[in-house]
Amino acid sequence: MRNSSADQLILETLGKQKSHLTSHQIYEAVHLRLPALNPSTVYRALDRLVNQGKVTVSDMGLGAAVFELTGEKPHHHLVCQGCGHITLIADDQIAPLISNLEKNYHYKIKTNHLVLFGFCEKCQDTA
Amino acid sequence: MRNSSADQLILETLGKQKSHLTSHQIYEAVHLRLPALNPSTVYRALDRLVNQGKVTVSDMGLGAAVFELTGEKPHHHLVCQGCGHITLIADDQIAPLISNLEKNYHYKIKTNHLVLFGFCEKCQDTA
DNA sequence: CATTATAATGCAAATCTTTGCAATTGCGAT
DNA sequence: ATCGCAATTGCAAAGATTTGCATTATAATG
Repeated sequence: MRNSSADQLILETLGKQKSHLTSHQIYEAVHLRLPALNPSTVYRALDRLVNQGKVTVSDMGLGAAVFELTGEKPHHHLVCQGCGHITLIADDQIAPLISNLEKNYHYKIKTNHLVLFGFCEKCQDTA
Repeated sequence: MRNSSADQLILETLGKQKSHLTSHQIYEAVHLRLPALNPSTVYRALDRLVNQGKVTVSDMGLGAAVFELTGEKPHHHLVCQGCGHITLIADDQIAPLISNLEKNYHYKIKTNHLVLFGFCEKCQDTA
C-alpha cells in the first residue's frame, strides 16, 4: 500500500462532510477539485479505503450505498420507511448484543454502523 | 397494484433458490424463461416487490445487494471478512434487542435480516 | 359490453460503475 | 542515486442500472 493522492482527496472530502455520501457524490466532489482524476481511479480508491477500514459503507435505504469516515465510536440508525426520518441509536443499546455475539460465536465483529428500517410512531398510525 | 407477470416470475425464481441472488442474477434467470422481458421491467418489478415487503434485500459484503423471498422467521448472518464464511445467527439472539429498541424509540422495526461483518476465530489468528 | 383510470411494460438514451490492459509512479532495497 | 517490484492510475470499452416517455394491458365502473 502506498500514499495515493486519490485516497487523500477522498478522505478530505469525507472529513469535511457531516452526512453520508454516495459513491457518485464522492466522485463529483473529488472531480471538482481535481478534474483530471479518472472515475475509475476514484471508485477504486474508495474500494480500497473501505477494505482498509478507513471508510465505512452502509445502506440507508436510498437506492445507493453511502460512505463516511470510520468514526471512533460506533453509531447506529433507525430509518423510517414512511417519512424517511432518521434516528440515532445510542451505542450502548447495541454494544451488549455485539459483545454477546462475539462471545457466543468466537467472532471479532467489525460492523460499526447498524441501520434498522421500520416505521416511526407517526407513520405507524398512518399505515 | 396489479397482477404482474414479471413479479410472478421473479417470485418463482427466488422461490426455487435457497441462496441469495443479486439483481443481475435475477435478471438473467428471468430472462432465460421469458427472453422478451425487458431489463428495465425486471429491475422495476424487483423494486416493487421489495417495497411491498415480499422480497428482502441485504448487503452481504459482495459488491452488490442480494435478494431473497421474505421468510416467515427473521434470520441473521455473520460474515467473515477474512475467509468469507457465513454463520447463521439464531433469531433469539437478536429478537430481544429489536423489541427493546421498538419500546425505547416507539418504532415498528421491519428489518428482518441483519448482516454483521467481522472475523471468525481462524481469521483472527491470521490477521 | 364499453369506458376510463391506472399500473405495467417496452424502448432508447443516459448514467453509473466495473474491468482489462498498458503506462506510470512511489517506495524499499541495493 | 539507481533498480526493480508492486501499487496506482488512465483510458477505452463493456456492463449494469436507471430514467423519461409513449404504448399496452388490466381491473374497476357505469
